[in-house]
Amino acid sequence: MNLTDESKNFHHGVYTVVSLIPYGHVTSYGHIAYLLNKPQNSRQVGSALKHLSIVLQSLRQDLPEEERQDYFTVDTLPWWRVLSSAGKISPRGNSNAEYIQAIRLQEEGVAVSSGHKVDLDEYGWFPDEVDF
DNA sequence: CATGTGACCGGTG
DNA sequence: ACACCGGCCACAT
Repeated sequence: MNLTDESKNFHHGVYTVVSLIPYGHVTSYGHIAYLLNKPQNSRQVGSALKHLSIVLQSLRQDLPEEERQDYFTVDTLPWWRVLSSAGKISPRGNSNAEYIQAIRLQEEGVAVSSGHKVDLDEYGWFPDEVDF
């Protein structure tokens, strides 16, 4: 995990935006990229979530010791509220994470169809901008 | 060092 | 509705 400063910045931005998605709502990889002023980098948003656990550890190490406790963890960051632009849970080969994601969403009142799809008109969160 | 792959997306045909 | 493409970049091989 050798990330440039710019890349660390981007990853941190992704996690910050994810932390802002309200309970019971969802957004898309592409919209997160848009909010970070990098609309072409939706794929990197997916990558940032795929490697969530390891990158969070890396970023945590860069923090002053007294701030480490307050940083995001894989348990507190609502990664399950991020879907594709079509409102579907992205398939992960191997992993059962996509089923966990469906369960987490349903637990907070988000209806997930048998096709692992969510109605974005009902549950979507797509602000034009956010403040950090 | 080079190439392929992928939690993606919007545009084009 | 579907398939392909280019843009982007971390990782694996």
